[in-house]
Amino acid sequence: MNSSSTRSRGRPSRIDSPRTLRTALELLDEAGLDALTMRRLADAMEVRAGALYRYYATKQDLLTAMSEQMMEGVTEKVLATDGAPWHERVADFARALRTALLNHRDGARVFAGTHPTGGNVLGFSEALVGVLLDAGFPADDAARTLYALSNFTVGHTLEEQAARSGENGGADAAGLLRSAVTDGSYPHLHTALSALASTDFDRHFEYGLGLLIEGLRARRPG
Amino acid sequence: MNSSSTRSRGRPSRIDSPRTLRTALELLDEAGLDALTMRRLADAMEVRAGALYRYYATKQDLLTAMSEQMMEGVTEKVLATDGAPWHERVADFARALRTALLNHRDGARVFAGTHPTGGNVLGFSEALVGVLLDAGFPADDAARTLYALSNFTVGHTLEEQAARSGENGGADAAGLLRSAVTDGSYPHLHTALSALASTDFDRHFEYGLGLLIEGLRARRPG
DNA sequence: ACCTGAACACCGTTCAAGT
DNA sequence: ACCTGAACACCGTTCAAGT
Repeated sequence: MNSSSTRSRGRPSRIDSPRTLRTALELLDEAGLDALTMRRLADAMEVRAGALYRYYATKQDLLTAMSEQMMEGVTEKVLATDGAPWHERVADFARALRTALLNHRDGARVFAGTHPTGGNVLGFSEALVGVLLDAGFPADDAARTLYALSNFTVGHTLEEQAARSGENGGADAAGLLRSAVTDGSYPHLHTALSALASTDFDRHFEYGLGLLIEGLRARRPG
Repeated sequence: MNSSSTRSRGRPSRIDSPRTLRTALELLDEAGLDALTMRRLADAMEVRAGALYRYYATKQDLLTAMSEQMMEGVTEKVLATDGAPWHERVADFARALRTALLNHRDGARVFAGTHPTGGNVLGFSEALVGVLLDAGFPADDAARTLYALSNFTVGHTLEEQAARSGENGGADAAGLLRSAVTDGSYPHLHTALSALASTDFDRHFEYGLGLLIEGLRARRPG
């Protein structure tokens, strides 16, 4: 049962799936998703690109494993917030998902491009659905609430990370919006410009999350 | 002012930006985003790939124009639904955005990967913010509502189109979920399985949209 | 003015051959 | 058993040269 029994004797492999996964996440943080190629990852591990395919059959499999890894420990962290009312706990699941995605450069893009079905992601869903069932929601509503919260959070964080990575230089999204709006063609957008161009993504996220939570409170049976 | 004055005399160009855009959207629908390469697009237009760069400086510019084009007519369509209460009109904006993205294969992926700032997208935002301002919401709330609705809708449709494109064959997301959940490790997910594995995306979308709208009604001043 | 031909600097993936 | 070397079939983008 010791760890050395998992590999037969012979030349020790220079790469294995945990180290590949770790190095891939490091390269993601340093260089971003577009620069995360099998060749560059192989370079970082001092190996040829073909060798990576012994541990991950495709790049997509590696990205899926990265998504799963990004969610490690997330459920435990949010379950530690015990005793709070159900709606605060539900909100904390969404906040914890966002934080996990923000923890890695292009984290939301990696996550949105995969369909992880490992223990970290399923455990997260299990715990959130559990809180909703305990709060008295029907099973169908609990399932759909999981999807609504996840889709909002991933969609928001996708936008947030795209805005953050493009904000170096002058022609960021807020700047483009400003110049497009100040010519008078969009009076309503002009009125709302300060919030539209705001990069306080915490507030944007909390506003949308607040709407979903209030909707849940209004819909809860009993 | 006639249309021929926009080009000086000489050999008529075989390609131009409207035809490039139209052909790109056709190729997207036929083959999907991964198969939409500058070379394949050039083949479809019977031209070499390099020639495309006279009309779109980068592939990203072309994808942005495609996003903008996907939103053509959307605002007009939803504004035709006049007289309805503000919350129904707001919901219709989200529904119209989803429909526009669903109208093209991988539409949500194209849209999520760009930041269009043309008249179709800005006009959509302008009209939605206008309805919210008319309903009495403060400008900041109107802006953040636009973002919450857009991010939810794009996030949802990203998932929906990923599920629909992967559902041919056996190992779709619902099947993977079923097999992962039926071993007893996830009792809550087991309870909610029928809705979790459902591919009735209209209902999933309407549920999440309903939460956001109910949240808005609860928050509206006055 | 508009497009071709050809190149540059890459990709993901496969697989016989080496050690 | 594990990795290399080399190839296959591609990418986005640039640009001198042709017409």
